[in-house]
Amino acid sequence: MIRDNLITLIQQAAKKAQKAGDLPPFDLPAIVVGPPKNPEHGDYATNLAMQSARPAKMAPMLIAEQIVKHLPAAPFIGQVDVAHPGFINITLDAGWLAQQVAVIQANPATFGNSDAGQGRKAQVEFVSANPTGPLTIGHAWGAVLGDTIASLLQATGWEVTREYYFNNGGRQMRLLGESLQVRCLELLGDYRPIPQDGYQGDYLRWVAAALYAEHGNALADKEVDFFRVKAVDAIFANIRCTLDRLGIRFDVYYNELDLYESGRVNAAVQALASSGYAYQKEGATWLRATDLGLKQDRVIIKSSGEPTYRMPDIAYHVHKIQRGFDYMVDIFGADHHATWPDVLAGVRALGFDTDGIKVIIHQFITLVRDGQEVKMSTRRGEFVTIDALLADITTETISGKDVMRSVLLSRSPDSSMTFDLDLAVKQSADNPVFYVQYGHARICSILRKAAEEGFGPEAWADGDLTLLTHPSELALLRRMTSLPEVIAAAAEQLAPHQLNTYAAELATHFHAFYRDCRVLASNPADRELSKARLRLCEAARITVARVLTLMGMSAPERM
RNA sequence: GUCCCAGUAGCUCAGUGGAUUAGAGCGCUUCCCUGCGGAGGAAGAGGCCACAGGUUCGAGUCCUGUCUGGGAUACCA
Repeated sequence: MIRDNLITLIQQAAKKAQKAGDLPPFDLPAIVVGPPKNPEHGDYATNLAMQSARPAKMAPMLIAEQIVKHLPAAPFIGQVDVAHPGFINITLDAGWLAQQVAVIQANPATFGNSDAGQGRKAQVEFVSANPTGPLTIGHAWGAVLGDTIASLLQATGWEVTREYYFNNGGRQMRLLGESLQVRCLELLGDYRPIPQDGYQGDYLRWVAAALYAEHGNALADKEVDFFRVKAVDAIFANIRCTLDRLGIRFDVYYNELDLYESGRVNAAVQALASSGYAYQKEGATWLRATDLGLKQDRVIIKSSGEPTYRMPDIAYHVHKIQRGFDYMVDIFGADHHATWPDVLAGVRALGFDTDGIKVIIHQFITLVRDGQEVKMSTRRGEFVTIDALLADITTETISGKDVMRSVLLSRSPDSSMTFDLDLAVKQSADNPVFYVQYGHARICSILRKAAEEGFGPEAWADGDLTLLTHPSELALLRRMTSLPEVIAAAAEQLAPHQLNTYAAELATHFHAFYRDCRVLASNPADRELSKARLRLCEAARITVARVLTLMGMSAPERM
């Protein structure tokens, strides 16, 4: 990547300057290279000279000049300037930029990828909703975040497993079974109340209706467990269907029950006990989390003898490590933020390194309808499902999936977001995603029109890229060539929303190019320029498609 | 009480310690179709970057405190 190359070159330059005696000896600070806010100042800038002023006891401007003097030549470096109070500004070489079109064309499916992962195994765990009801808008953010983070990791050289962790046993599931039983018996004319803390949502009526159609009166004799299994099956089928609509496919569905049946939970309990990190108090077993840097100890085995949720979670994460994942990303909602330090502490207590485990906490979505906040509860059956919202924002020309992903990828997970349902429906057609998709469709249209005029890809394949010198062409090229860095940064920071910002900027630069540079020339004398610009269009199309695909959105050829 | 996240344009939100000028979308005002898709483009109005200190040559960005909002503080998962 250009940025990394620059850092290396600048470092070399500074060291050479020191060796030559042009700079005094001192320890170089970490070199930061980034795009300046003002594009007139070049493509990359570093403040190294200012940072070095104190240790070098030298004026920043002079330091900068010495570094520049020793900066090795590189094909991508066009111009190097020193600016007050000591910035080193680097502008990419225009000829080199134009040649990048060929690089992009040669790698239509992989342009932008890099290899920080080097084939190591990564796992992203997300959604992980227990099958007690349909996926709601509350789950949507984690779903889109997790899926896009997984895509980013794949694009940066990780071998990625998308994993959904769930629990289909325990008290909640028993209540779910009982609630379904009540709904089934209703159909047989036997009316009973939904149990205390049971599930009141209408979706169980639909499951009941299907069961009745299949089993009829025989339902009266079935045990609760039968209903539990049927409810889980039906709800999971629904969840998978919803995920499919969002374009999400998991590689592994991991059942918490397996942790018990395989003895992993027990093994972890035993190991904690013998490690001295567990102790007995008030009839329960506690994790000595205070010895692991946390504020308070936590119960891991209740006085009833049952483990708390922490125990299987600890065993699960241990198993993740044992399965050979080098990098594990957990996506949680803000309501879980207090639990994962305990779990990681437990994993560390068992002697495992948790450095490879990263946790992304996303804030909550506040739903607003008719100006009122909508409070959701799966148990009470009060929620807005992803399916319902998708249906509302989907029209003939508009994919609800793209709108939803765009909305959820336009914000940092650290920000809580307000989602106005009425506005979402009304404004779905104004969503910025269409701006990007429109750009893609527009490029396709140009390429199509060129082909119709007998000017297909084979006719412009040898277009002379050195003809691409217009400022709008170069501005577009700059944005295109930064895709690898954008992907690398978004992956490294686990911040997929950066892709969304980039996509809009890229589209803006294409639209500007379209405005300023006529691609299809009516004048035969401009035929060579047309060929070069068609190659640029194709490369731009590839770049736009790459970023849309990474975000899980479609790149339509027509709209 | 303690802990986590946030507070930036009318609304929803970006913003990587740097450059006399803080951005986008929506909404609002005014323009631009004799040429490749106007789902586009150009211009404009609209900002004590919550507040107060601090660090720094330099702070929307880092630190401390205050205020406001959301979340968490279980032998629920």
